[in-house]
Amino acid sequence: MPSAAFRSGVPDHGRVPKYYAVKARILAEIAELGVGAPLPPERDLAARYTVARSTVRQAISELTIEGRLSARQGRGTFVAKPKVIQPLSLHSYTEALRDMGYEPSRTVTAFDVVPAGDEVSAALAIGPGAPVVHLERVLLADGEPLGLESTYLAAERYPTLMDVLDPAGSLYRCMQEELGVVWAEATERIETALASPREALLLQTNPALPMLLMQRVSRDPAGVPIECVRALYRGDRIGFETRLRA
Amino acid sequence: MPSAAFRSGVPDHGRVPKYYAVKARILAEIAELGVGAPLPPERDLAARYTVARSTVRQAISELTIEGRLSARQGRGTFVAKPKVIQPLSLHSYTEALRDMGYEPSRTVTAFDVVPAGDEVSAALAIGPGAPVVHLERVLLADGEPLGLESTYLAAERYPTLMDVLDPAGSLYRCMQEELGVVWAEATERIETALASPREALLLQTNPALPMLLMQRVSRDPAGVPIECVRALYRGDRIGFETRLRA
DNA sequence: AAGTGGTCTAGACCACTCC
DNA sequence: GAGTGGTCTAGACCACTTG
Repeated sequence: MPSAAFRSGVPDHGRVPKYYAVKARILAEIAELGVGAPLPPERDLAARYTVARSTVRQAISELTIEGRLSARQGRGTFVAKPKVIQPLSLHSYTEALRDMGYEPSRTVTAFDVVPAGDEVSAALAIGPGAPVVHLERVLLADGEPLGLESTYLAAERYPTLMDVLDPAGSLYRCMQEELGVVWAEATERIETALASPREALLLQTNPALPMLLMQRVSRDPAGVPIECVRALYRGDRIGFETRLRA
Repeated sequence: MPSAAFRSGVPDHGRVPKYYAVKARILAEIAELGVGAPLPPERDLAARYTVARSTVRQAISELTIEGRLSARQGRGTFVAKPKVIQPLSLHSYTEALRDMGYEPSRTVTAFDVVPAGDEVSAALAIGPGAPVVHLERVLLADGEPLGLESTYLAAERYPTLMDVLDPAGSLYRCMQEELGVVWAEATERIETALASPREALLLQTNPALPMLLMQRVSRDPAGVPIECVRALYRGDRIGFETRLRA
């Protein structure tokens, strides 16, 4: 990127931190390794580049956030597969992943009825503390965790839900076919976030790794909230795509 | 979050790193301080909690990524303003920010004609190396940088663009009113990313802070690409919202 | 048991801001 | 010059995986 005709008065005094040079050298090593190949251990890289191990770790940390590397405690650090790109649309998780050649699956980590907290009760337009069905699932692609999805539904609005829902199956299909609920629209919000230690554990990742936090409220044709969802996706493994019309 | 009926075989053995406890204590301090108030210096916090300074730094780093704190070298660390939420729609930056009570502005950091790189030429459906107009601007809210937007347009498709465009004004209005270009649809992709040192400098932030990278290709009614945009937004300061219809 | 990444320490120097 | 956050070092111990 040379280029300059207009320039704001930005100094840009070539100072780059040392870990940035290390990052460039590791990036060059990655280019010569195939996907899944192990990177040399951090201690070796530190010795080879004659820097401290924590300097190597900072470089590796950034490459991990960028989705180029993937570290596993006790095993090593490996060249990562390219990021998955998921379309933003009403209920697309399994089809979208299958289209990209991944095998999608889900693991249920919670399925119960709990009192609604403030945010959930506001989103679902029910009283605070009213009972809500809570379904939490880990979303996987080829067995690797990509996201953690927590869905909340008003229990009194769907009194038979706990009986008819198979928590491992499709929530949408069950709601539509068993309960006749029609999805009309959703408001979805995306931002960066960090995982809690529990969430990081479920996602088999590290709490320092940035996540994409998606919060969604879905409504039926009358505008009544059907569900609110809090989903945390691994920022190093997935991105989202949407099509906008004028 | 107690709750458990279904449980995957996740250990969840209460181990939390020490920096996580420090983070909770700093969060409690933040709650008692107002927006814009200074946090005690890192060295003081380390002494008060009897931990190493780098442990405090890791906690502060996560709170910064989460948008709760904002550090400025040489000055201190401050309680941050809440995140801005920007609607995902075709051309909304100024109106959306004004609706939220912010004063939007832009700074031009580059405006020139350059040969298209591989990605840009593919996105614009032109030959590699063909000339493209490149407009790079910093987007600000109340004088604070929120994003860095790089727009590329095929120079041969809009031969008078460099003459009629005021780089500080609205690109959309100029294209529509001066050149009669009609926006029909756009494909937008969002993922996490890191800034380069130059980008971090322009955004007055730190290269380790996760960003939201948005890449957009806009098309006219005939499907011809009008522009491709690479925009980097500060993950600690902005999120995006979209409305989906069935 | 050996080797890996994850956390933590104690201390140093640098770059920047303010007085 | 004093005080701040940003980078870097050298070393330690822990948790986890594999042989």
